[in-house]
Amino acid sequence: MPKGDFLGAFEEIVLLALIHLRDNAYGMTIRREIEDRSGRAVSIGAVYSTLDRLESKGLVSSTYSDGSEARRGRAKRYFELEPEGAKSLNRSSEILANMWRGLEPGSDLSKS
Amino acid sequence: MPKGDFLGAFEEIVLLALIHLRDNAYGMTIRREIEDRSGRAVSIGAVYSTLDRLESKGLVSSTYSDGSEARRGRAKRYFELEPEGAKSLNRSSEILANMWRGLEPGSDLSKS
DNA sequence: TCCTTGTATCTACAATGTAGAAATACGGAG
DNA sequence: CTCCGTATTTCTACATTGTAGATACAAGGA
Repeated sequence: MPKGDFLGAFEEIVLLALIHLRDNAYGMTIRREIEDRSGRAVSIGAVYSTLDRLESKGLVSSTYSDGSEARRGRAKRYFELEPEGAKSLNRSSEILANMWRGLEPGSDLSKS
Repeated sequence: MPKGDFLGAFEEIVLLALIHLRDNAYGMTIRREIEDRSGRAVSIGAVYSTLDRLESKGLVSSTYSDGSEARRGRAKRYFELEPEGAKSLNRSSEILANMWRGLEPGSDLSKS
């Protein structure tokens, strides 16, 4: 039995946000996407440190925008989901699906 | 916007295991339930420390078996999901469902 | 008494999550 | 040219969660 893989809850959320944002995923938009979909406040620091960790594990990659883009402020760092990231996401969702099997998400769980 | 709630990935898994096990949930059975459903090795220490944390947050409760039960070894500590735990579970699953909305779990995520 | 089996507790550490302040970079106002 | 505002990333420090395994406890049987 494999041990010690699977994503943290927030890591999974961040990866999913990347997919929705496609090629417009950078710090601030990622933060907003998560806040919009989760209804939960998220600090910018939380987003970046999670992304950094994910990158160091090879699940996402990042590239800086070149100067050709009309912009204010620093160069944006765009993030992209790597194939390994998609795999992790699938593994996690399968595990969770197995744990939920037979239960109805959203219904009364207290005596199922 | 609320901040700082929601369950860790493993916490969620443990809570779900409790529900499946109903009134037979104690350390060893919980461990096995998770291993069976996740296909992943889990240490007994991981299980207990998570349960302890969950109990201190009021999401689960535990009671020791009385001596009337024919048994070997220590008294079992049975765990039960508290209403607060069910709430947390529902919140977490809703957030995740929102993050997945529009994507197909299990399919190719790389360019969705 | 000592061994085996089933169980829980403890300890120490690694990984993840969180917040906010500081730094960087550009454009525009004066 | 300097200063200010805005958009963005980076840094730092700390809190919470995740993990492993050793140790303690309890009962029954050899």
